[in-house]
Parts: sequence; structure tokens; C-alpha cells
Amino acid sequence: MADGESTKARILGEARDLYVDSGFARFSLREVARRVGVSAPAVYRHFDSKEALLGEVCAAGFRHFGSYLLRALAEPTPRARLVRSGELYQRFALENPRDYRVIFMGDAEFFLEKNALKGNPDATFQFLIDRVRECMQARVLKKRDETEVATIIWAHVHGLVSLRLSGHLQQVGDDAAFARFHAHSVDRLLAGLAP
Amino acid sequence: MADGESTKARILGEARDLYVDSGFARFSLREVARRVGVSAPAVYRHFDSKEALLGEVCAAGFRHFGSYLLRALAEPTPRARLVRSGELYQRFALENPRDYRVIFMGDAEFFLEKNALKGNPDATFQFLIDRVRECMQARVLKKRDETEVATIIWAHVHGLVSLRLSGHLQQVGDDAAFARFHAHSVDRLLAGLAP
DNA sequence: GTCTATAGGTGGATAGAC
DNA sequence: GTCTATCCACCTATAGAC
Repeated sequence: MADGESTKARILGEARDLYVDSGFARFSLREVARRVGVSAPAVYRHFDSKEALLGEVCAAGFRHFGSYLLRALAEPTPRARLVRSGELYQRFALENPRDYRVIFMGDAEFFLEKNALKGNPDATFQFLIDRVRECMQARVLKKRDETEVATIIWAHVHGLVSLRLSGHLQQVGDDAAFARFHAHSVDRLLAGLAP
Repeated sequence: MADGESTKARILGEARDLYVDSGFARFSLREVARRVGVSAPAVYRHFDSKEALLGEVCAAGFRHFGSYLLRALAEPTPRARLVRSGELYQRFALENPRDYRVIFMGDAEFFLEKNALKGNPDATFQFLIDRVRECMQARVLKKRDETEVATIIWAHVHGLVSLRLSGHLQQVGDDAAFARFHAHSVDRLLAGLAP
């Protein structure tokens, strides 16, 4: 193609935007086709069904999320990598709220089961366990069960983020204020888990 | 009515179950009417529209949730009331997972805005702030900003519960094991917030 | 690979009889 | 208050021409 994206890529992009902006209830192949500028049946040349298309949208969401998290590995110390992971997790959620919903608050499993990508959320959790483990080995965190500690940290970050996305933490202020609150509370949580 | 519920109450009940079991995407007035055993137009005698019906379903969910939380006030001490609140919060979520989703993980605001019930989630948060405040006054928790501490506790409990409901904490075990893990982690969190 | 045409279905909501 | 009949919009998916 001369001017860039293939039709398939454009369908995938518009499908993601529609799903992300309007939710499952308003998602339809026809609307996706309309936005791309092709007829509805044309979509079936590229995807077997509506569910298959949504499955690929979810998979793309996971890859996007992973691209955020992996940046944490550039940090020089175990503690910095753990803290940065939390920050990037929160940034991904605020910058891509609907993607985050799809992945962690919603129906992702439903679509991913059929696409053999079900291991993706667990991979995220494993990433966090690894960050916790190296913090314990470096004596940044007190040594104890890594899975338990990782669960508590994940729940803390996810809890803040998902309440924020649901609109229940407006008292904190704007997104920048929330980011500061988030960083501050993670800091305190880690202090409580230190040796 | 001789044998109990009015048609309106039965519509409301079936609507809740359908929404709770099948999600918004598969929710329809016609299916509700089918389950109740009346024609679709009959529903309009009791509710102005699909959205109005869902608004009343959400309102009922909030009342149900409130009935759980309020039991915590029967405990004799501030700390017991706070701990019991967390336990009842978690029990409500596990025993009524779809109701919980509606209230705290989903689109409740959307339906409640039009029903002047928007203050309900904030009332829940206020309840928690009150429990935190009395713990601070009783020196069970270290004195500091009540809202901040309440937010951290809420995020902790909500984070655990919502990850559990999304299926991301299966490594913890069955529901009873999760309840123990929850109680244990809240205990540790409160210990970290104690004077 | 994309189109038009179409089959076959679901849904929200209303009109008017009873 | 409930029914039947109905309108109209929208959807997924397929068939077959180009």
C-alpha cells in the first residue's frame, strides 16, 4: 500500500477505538466498516467473526500494556524498577482507560479464551512477582512469600486505579494530583513492607 | 396479590438477574418480559424505558449493598466496626458479584445520573471515612487525614475484591481461602496505619 | 478483495382493543 | 394492566457478481 496502513490494520484500529470509546453494547461490525469506509461484508475477508475481531483487539490491548510495563526494566535498581512499574501501570490506565477496562475490569477473558492468549494477565502478574523477588533479594523488601506481597501491591495499585477510572476518587483532584497521590501511597506501602 | 410479589416487583427481580447474569450486551426488555411471563409492552406500564428499569435495578443494588455494610454498626468498638465493614464489603462482593460489578466496576453512574441517586457511592465512601475517623479518635489508627487513609483502605479492599471477581487471583484458593487472605491483609494494613 | 443484495434475526417503543 | 399487532431501526452473516 502506498499511503500506509492496510485495510486490515485500519479495521483493527477503528474497532479498538469504537470498543474503547463506546463499549461493547454499542460495538458493531457495521459501524466499524462505516468508519473505515468499506462495506460490512468486507470485514469478513479479514476476520472470521465479530468475536474474532474483538479477540484481536484485546490482544493488541495487552501488547500495548506490555509495552508500558517493560519500560520499567530500564531502571538501574530493583527498587526503581518496582516503583517505575507501578507508575507505568497507573499511567497506562489513565492514558488508556478503556483499554485498561478491557484488560482488568471486564470481559477480556471472554474474548481471549478463544484466542489462546489467556496467559497474558498471568504474565503481568509474573512480571510483578519478579520485581518483588529481586527487591527481596536486594533486601529492599522484607523476605517473605513473594506471591502474597505481589498480590497486595497489585491490589493496591489496581484498587486505586480502578476506583479512579470509575469516578469514585474525584476528591483527589485532577489526573496529575492523582498520580502524585498514587506515587505517595505506593511509597508508603513499600515502606511498610521494607525490612 | 394473593401469592406474593406484584408484577412490577417480578420484573425488577428478573431484570436484575438478567443484567447480573448476562451483562448489558445481552440485556433486553423483551427477554425480561419473557422470563416474567408477560408481553414486552406490559413492562412499559411499570417503567418508562429500558434505561429507567436499569436505573431502578442499580438503585436496588445500592440498597442491598447498604444493608450489608450497616450490619457493621452492631459491633461494639470502632476497630471492630471498621474490620467488620471490610469483611462485609468483601462478603457482599463475593456473594453478589454482578451487583458489585454494577456498582463499582461498571456503568452504574450512567444509569444513576438520570435517577438522582448519584450520591450513593459517595455515601459508601462517607461511611468508611466515619469508621476511620472514630478509629483515629479512639487511637486505634494514627491521626492523620481521614480521607487519605479511607481512600487507601478502600482501594486495598476494592483492589483485592475486584481482581478476585475478574479471576486474576485464583492462586489464592477457593472463596473461603480468599476471605482469610482478605482478612489477613486488612489486618496487616491496619497494623501499618496504627499509632 | 470489495461490492450489492438479501436473508433472517433482535430490539425499543407505540397504537389500540379488551 | 395486559394483550396483539405493528413500525422501524439495527444487527450478523451469507451469496454471488465484478
